[in-house]
Amino acid sequence: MDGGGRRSRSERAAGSRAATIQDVARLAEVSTATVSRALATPQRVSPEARARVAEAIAKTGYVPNTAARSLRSQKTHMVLVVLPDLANTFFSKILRGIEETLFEAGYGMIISDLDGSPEKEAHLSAFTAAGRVDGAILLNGHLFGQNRDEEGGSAPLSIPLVAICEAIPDARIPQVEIDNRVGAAGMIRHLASLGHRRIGYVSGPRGNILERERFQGYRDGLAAAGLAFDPDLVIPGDYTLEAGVAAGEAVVRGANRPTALFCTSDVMAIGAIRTLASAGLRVPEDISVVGFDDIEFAAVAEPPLTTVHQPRRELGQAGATALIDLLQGRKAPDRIRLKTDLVVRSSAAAPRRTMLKSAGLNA
Amino acid sequence: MDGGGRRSRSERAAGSRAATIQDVARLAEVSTATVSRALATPQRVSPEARARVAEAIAKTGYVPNTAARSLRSQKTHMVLVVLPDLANTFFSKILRGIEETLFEAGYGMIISDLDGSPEKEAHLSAFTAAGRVDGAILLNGHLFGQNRDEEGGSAPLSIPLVAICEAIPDARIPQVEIDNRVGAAGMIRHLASLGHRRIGYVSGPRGNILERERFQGYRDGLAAAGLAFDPDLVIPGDYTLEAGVAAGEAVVRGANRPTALFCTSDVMAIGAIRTLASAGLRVPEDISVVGFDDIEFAAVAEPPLTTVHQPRRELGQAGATALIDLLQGRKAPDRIRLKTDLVVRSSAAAPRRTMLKSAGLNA
DNA sequence: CACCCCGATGTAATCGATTACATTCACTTT
DNA sequence: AAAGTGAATGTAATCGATTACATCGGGGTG
Repeated sequence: MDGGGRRSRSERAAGSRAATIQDVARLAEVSTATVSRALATPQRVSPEARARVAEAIAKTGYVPNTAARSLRSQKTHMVLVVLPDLANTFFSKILRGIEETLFEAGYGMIISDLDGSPEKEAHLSAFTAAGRVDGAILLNGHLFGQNRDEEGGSAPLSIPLVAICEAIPDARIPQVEIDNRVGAAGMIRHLASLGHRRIGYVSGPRGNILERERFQGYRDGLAAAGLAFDPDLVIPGDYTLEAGVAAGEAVVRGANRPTALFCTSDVMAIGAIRTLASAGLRVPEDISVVGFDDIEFAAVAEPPLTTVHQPRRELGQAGATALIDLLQGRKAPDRIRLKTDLVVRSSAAAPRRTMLKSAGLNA
Repeated sequence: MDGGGRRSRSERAAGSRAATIQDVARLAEVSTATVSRALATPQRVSPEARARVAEAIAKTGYVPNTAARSLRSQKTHMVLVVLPDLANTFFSKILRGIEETLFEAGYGMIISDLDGSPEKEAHLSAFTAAGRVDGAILLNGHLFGQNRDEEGGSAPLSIPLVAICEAIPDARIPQVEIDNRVGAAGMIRHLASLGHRRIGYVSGPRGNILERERFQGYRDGLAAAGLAFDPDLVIPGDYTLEAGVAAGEAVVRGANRPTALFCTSDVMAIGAIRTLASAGLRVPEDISVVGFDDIEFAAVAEPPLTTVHQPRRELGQAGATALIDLLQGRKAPDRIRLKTDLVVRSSAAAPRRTMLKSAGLNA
């Protein structure tokens, strides 16, 4: 429609269109090749020419045009980040880590919120095919454009990929995640060291990979503390507040109450605490409740939540670093597991004697 | 370094490099011009040619190369979003609204977290100058690259801009914000209608534009309810949890206690409630506390917070829509003010008789 | 019938950079 | 002195699309 001769930039700027490499070359009285080399490989240009080019660039305010550069070099210096929900703090912290790292390495970040729409996934495949990005970081737990593969046509995503957070089982790409199992085990050991012998477990959704790992960690922790696993202490959940509320009710109603409750998400812990509180059970005096994630609000909850911290920023940084390695032809590690941190606040304390006794009696 | 003949895409894909418009033209036995027209202006191409092109595109999996397209058309179909803190939920909700709207209109979103670094701002100016984006949305409350203007050189940012959230006073660009004043006034009227006569105000940082508007709204609301403004009821704050805690302490210590406390951020309200609770004051039975923002956690706090909801997603949508209008040559409104919503939960209730009486006695 | 118009299509210039290849020239080597 | 070397630079092809302009042919008008 409105082609090269009429660009929005020049319409707005004071009449002078943006300087091109030609302008610089003319002003410096060298060829465009020399200008280009002065920028890319200064050591291959004589000091005098370099100086003249530098001056001309300063005078014209020249900035290389990205479209032209990437058309020629087949590199966009852009990375696509695909995530399921941009509004979720969990992801936005990771994003921040990604953005930092990419920016430092000279890459820009394009974000797409998948929003559960398969239609959008299709668009994304086209996006990558159009050469808009050099690589992608996936936070959504699965690949996309996968289906085309079977039709024998083009590969699903032929650019370098890295997955963060939720492992993608069969994908042969670098994966960055936290060590859920060790994190959960550490929390159980902490509770055991406080003196708890009956530790309840509020689970995540059945089949979820995070849930599986955290549950393993729970059992590891019990074993390490010499405690027997008791299936009655497992309460099903799904990481939501409502599940936490329900878990709290289950604890209040149930006989043979645990002295500590390990909720596998902070949000469930907060829901559980609320229910317990309205049933007259004080946390941590009457029962300890701990979470997982260390969301923003964990520190501010009442009582401040003892939880397992996920290094989200570092997760993003590690993922971005791995991708950059890939993009620059280096080798990236297959799998990076970041350590979690136990954050001790005040929602867990030693069980009271009476609690121990009653637990002992009921056992 | 590694030029046109050797592209990362083709290295990874099964040997066949990505199809170009030439490939499609050859296969469809038409010229590249016809292919281009078949895509851009189908009505200008005969039905037979159109069909052949469509078939060839399907067969080759052709997707137009973005770099080539934007080099020629001087349009990137990319929008830059600049914000102060990506990890802040407040912004990420807005981002989501922006992303949705941009995506639907065929634009991609590049995000930059300014992170308070002026150095990064300089990079951003170069970014826009390099023609990487067609326009930008600013969430950071000020322009950037501004300084260069005075040196008589190139204009600061010569691309279409829109500001969201915090108004940028002197900038002559479309601004999208919420109506802080009306929102605050509505909350005061709500409290007054519950029967409160002594309504405390916990402020934002001095000089902040949001603070100024909310304070005006507070006074409007008092006036509308026929209540006199009492400077003693104003407690300085800065939107942080600590400020809320401090405000709670001030209320506990102070004589002539208000029956309701309007905190100009939810975070402050949560801090205040915590302090009040540990001093033995129940919310809302002994004192009502309300907030502003309707952050994620407001609904889940104990008690659930009565607050002023900011339509963050809509804010993003409106901003993106305005920018798209600008980019497509339409006119965008100078200033959009979105209405807030009063969200009544349970942290505010009618004052008890004794509270009223004591207030009356002390006055 | 001559002429014009218009729709469909093709040819080739163009966008702005990168880079393979060619050229120049000073300097070393035999 | 002739030939060879290598650093510095220039020329021009190239990336892949868009689009101004040229061309062609069929149908309508005077």
